[in-house]
Amino acid sequence: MTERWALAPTEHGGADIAPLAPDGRPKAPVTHEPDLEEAVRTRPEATRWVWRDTHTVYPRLLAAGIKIDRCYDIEAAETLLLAHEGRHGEPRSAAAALARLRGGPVPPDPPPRTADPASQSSLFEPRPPVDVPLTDLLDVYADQQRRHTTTAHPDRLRLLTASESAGMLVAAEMHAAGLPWRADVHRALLTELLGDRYAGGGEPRRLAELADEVSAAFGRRVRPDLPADVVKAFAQAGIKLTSTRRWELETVDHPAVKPLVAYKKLYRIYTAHGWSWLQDWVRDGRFRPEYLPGGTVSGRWTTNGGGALQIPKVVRRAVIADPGWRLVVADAAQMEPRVLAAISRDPAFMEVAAQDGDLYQSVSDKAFSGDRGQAKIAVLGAIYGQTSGDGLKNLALLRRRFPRAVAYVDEAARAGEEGRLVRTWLGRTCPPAVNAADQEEAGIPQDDPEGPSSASSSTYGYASSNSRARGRFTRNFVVQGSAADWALLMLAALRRELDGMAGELVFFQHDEVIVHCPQEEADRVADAIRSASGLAGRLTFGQTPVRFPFTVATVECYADAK
DNA sequence: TAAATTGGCGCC
DNA sequence: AAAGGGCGCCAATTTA
Repeated sequence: MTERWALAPTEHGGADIAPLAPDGRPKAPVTHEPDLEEAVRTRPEATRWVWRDTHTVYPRLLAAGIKIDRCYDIEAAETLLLAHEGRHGEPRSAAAALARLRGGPVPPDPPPRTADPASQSSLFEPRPPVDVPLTDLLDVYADQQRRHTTTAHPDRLRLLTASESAGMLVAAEMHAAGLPWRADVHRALLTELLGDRYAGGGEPRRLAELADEVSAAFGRRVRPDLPADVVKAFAQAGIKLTSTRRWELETVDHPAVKPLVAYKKLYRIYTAHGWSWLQDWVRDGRFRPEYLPGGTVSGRWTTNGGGALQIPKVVRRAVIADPGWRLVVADAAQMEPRVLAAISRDPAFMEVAAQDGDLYQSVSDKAFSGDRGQAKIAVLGAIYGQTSGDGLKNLALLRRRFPRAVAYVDEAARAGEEGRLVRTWLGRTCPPAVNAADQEEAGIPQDDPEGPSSASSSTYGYASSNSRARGRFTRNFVVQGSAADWALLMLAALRRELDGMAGELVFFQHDEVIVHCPQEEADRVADAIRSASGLAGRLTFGQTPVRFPFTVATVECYADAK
């Protein structure tokens, strides 16, 4: 028996609440409770809480030791519904939604909150002004339910908004749990890689040494972290570079290349995950990034501060389970091609994706006479919209054996080029094309038919190149976004599977989850992950033979997972 | 002087 | 092997 309740925080720590009838309307008058946490704690029968946004309520509940079963996040749903309606940039706050409903002036959204490492230690966000009374909030809620029903696939969109809400719960819970992080191990690692922090005249010893080696190779002082300086130095040595990107540097035969590449790698660690990062982001043995579900247009999550989704592989040495506990690290294998199989319903590609084994090997057996490397390039090229090289050449082979799969992404690309919207399987919708007038306003150069001034503009023109860029974006959007749909449902399912266990989700990164659990629980957790994967596949894509296998590793240290 | 942009690179 | 999709973050540089 699921019982829905609506809740809005009020001043001085209280809340207005009301039980909801099946039509989403209050079935009893709104009552005021003096203590929000108590109001929730004393109503275990409430299995779904409808509220304005998860972020301002749930961290408080978690701080009070209260977890809830499900919620409906009105502002998260509003964002998805607006995009689905082709109104991507419109204000998405509950106050704005109410104003649109009532025909009043629509308030702009508040600026996004910026990352604040210090907020890790505070128990919850400062209480926001109560801008939409509960009864008005419920009018918005009722309107959102109606807007779901007017779409081509109401059931899918309802699944999406429900799952986005579940994602909001997961995000808050992962922030509260934190990723186990050993500052002592991290510091030792930094010293091992970079040398003493201040030994090189204020910078780490190893960086100073490598900078000296670079300078010695050029015969003059060159600052390796200044691209312009490096390009100039190579030019003086008779080597023309268009950039100092690693892949370009590595094509060059010069004694400065090796120390330069080494410097860049270490410098990156130093600036992005060095001593300052540690100081800012790790407290009491935990790294607590702020996760933003649906932070990208495709539905992938972002994090706010701390660079949690770009933790370099070497730094993962510092992610170590508590004594007696383990990290269950699970990675969805070749998720995006499998998703393409599921959304395109290409019979041959589904057959390939119906097996748990190496998908690229199966593709190559079918279409590339066993050359796995070529098969992988072709598949990724189809998904990313590669325009040249081997990927393009092999696309023809791929198209012959998997015509519907390739046609699916080709159609998405065509839609994008023609300025149409594309949607993920569950209905997350891409932003509209920026029209020429807007681009001009934004300073983006337009096609100049009278005076082609470069190779690309003489062949295609800027406007046409913009449209092809949007085609690549929409081509990728339908796959990456539908993969995010699946991952979101998987996460929601896993959250429920873990209910009642000691283990908790502590990390999520596109196609990978980490659960921190007692050693003896690890096998149950691994089973829960596999079960969540299967359920997510069925719920998201319906009846298909496609499987979404996870590679699961139970480790003490994250770096040992791969 | 602060904000915006650029180049580069980490992750998927 | 080539330079295609999505991000966040840092330092340096340019712009307002």
